Amino acid sequence: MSWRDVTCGALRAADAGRRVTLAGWADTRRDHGGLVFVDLRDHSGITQLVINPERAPAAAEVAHDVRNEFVLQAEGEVARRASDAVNPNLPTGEIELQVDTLRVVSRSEPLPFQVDEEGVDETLRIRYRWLDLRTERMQRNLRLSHKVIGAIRRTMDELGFVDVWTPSMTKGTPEGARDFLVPVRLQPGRFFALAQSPQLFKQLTQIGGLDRYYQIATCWRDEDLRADRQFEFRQLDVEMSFIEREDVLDVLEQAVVASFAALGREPPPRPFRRLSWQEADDRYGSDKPDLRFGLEIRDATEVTRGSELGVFAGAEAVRFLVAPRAFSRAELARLEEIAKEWGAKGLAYLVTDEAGEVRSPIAKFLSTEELAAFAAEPGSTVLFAAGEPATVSRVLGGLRTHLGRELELADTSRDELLWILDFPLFELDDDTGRWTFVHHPFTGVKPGQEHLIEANPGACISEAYDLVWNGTELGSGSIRIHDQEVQRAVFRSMGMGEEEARAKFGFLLEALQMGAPPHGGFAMGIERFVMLMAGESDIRQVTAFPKVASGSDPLTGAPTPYPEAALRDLGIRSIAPDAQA
RNA sequence: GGGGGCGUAGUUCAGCUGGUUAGAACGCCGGCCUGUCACGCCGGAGGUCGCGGGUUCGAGUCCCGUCGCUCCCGCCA
Repeated sequence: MSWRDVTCGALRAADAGRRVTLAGWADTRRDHGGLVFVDLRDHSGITQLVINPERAPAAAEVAHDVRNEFVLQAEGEVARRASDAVNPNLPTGEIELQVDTLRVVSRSEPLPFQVDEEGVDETLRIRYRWLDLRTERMQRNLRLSHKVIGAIRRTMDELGFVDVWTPSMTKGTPEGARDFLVPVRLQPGRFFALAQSPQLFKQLTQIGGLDRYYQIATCWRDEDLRADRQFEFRQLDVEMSFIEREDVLDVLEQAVVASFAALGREPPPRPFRRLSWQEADDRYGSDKPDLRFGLEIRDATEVTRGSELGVFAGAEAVRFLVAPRAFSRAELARLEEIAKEWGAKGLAYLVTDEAGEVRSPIAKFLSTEELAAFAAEPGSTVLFAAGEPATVSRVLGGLRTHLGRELELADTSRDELLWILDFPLFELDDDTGRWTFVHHPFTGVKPGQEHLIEANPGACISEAYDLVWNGTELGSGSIRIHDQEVQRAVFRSMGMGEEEARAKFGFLLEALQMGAPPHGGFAMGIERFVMLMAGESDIRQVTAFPKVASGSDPLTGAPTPYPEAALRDLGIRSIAPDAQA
């Protein structure tokens, strides 16, 4: 037997006269004592069932007992509604089903929340996710996710990429994110780590001659969760051989554009905009600027060199933003707080009100040349940061992002896809004082700079690139090192000895010695991309069964303690949390 | 690890400077109702005010602790 002939949202006026069977959930029941209306719902929409005791007395009996979220099967005739009974708010509003037989397929207890209810606590929604999945929002988001992934897979296939599976259980890496450990019975006391990324395996596929690799790869990282971060996530993982950076960027642009097209959205124009890391840092104070608004950082280091204002005169860098608004004292105090969060000691400002009147504690120290350079127009505020360039940049970048949001400067009708190119290869680690990689230690250096890797790490420009969408990082990639001598130099430059390098990455170094083609690739976070595509600001809204911020799953109750005996088999002893400190 | 916010019927919330028996809406239960579509009308049940301690004649309200959730920083090669 067949449970249904059509879905609940599919019927239209043209179907009038058809005999059909529908099945779905009871969305609402309107019981008039005699006549009963039931809105029958599935993912496609709603059809109104009319149960008339004169037409179908047995069905009417059943209908009186129906409650919210019962699963029903109804058989009857599709009928046009009388003109005064048409519901214009419903796609199926011109018809209804005159029910002949009605069957309760499955009953439901009263629910912890109503399926159509808004504002329900998210943990509760996740606890009862099977109910939440029935909502229009979750149906839309998960189906959208499926479409995006489908478009990506089709694109990769058309471009000749091969989907290769790489292991989830692999070797732990003390660098980078914390690993999830997997004990193994056959090797007591030893652990696999869940892959943080297929990085090294995908490079090995290239050395193995699979010159166009891709995978929608699940990755695991034991770090604190955020609105846009879960323990496990998927990435579009790409690696290619005998290619240039341009080839990788082209592939990713095609995958992104295809995703837009699959959703019927206007795709962003290609090629995407590009900025060097240095330029992004100078102009926007960020390596993921939102280009839907201007508010660029400007430099005043030269103009203020001889300033009477000590903090300006002595500063390595003096830069400023001109916000299109004359801020109040209270607003400025709030902005100063934000600036301090980003590392500023204070916030100098110059308010020019609508009348052109200047309000500023520093104005009296500034020369006319200085004041002219800041070009403050009526109804604006100049915000200054002075000090060490990296800090100045970070502070103004933070303020720019904040003001963009606060003053709603972004043109939300546009999508700004942006490549950030030419990242530095190394940066100084504040804790250890050592050079550490900006991207990852397998990232190539600009051709011709190999000799700088050890001689002057800070000067090395890498072959890494990031993709940014409206101020959010979608993913990053690089041309990799394919020369084992260069790879060794990078390890040394990070303070990793020969022996340590061999212990951790010996297999990679070996592979690089046996004919490694030039190669490079990219990884783009799928959930983050889908989240933005869906217009959600929380990754859980596009994840079927997410974990909550504390790192647990309210639905299953995981993680749970495990029986001592089973742990013993694995060579593990657990320590009570309060004994750990 | 650090900082901010929240926690009161099943759900979403209100509850003032501490003061009778802690309320509303939706949901739930019972009754009535043949054109509703957020159906309507009548009636009802439902509370460890997260938990523990303290201050007070008296605590949902104030204080301390704790748990849970959440956002941010750190972290996320």
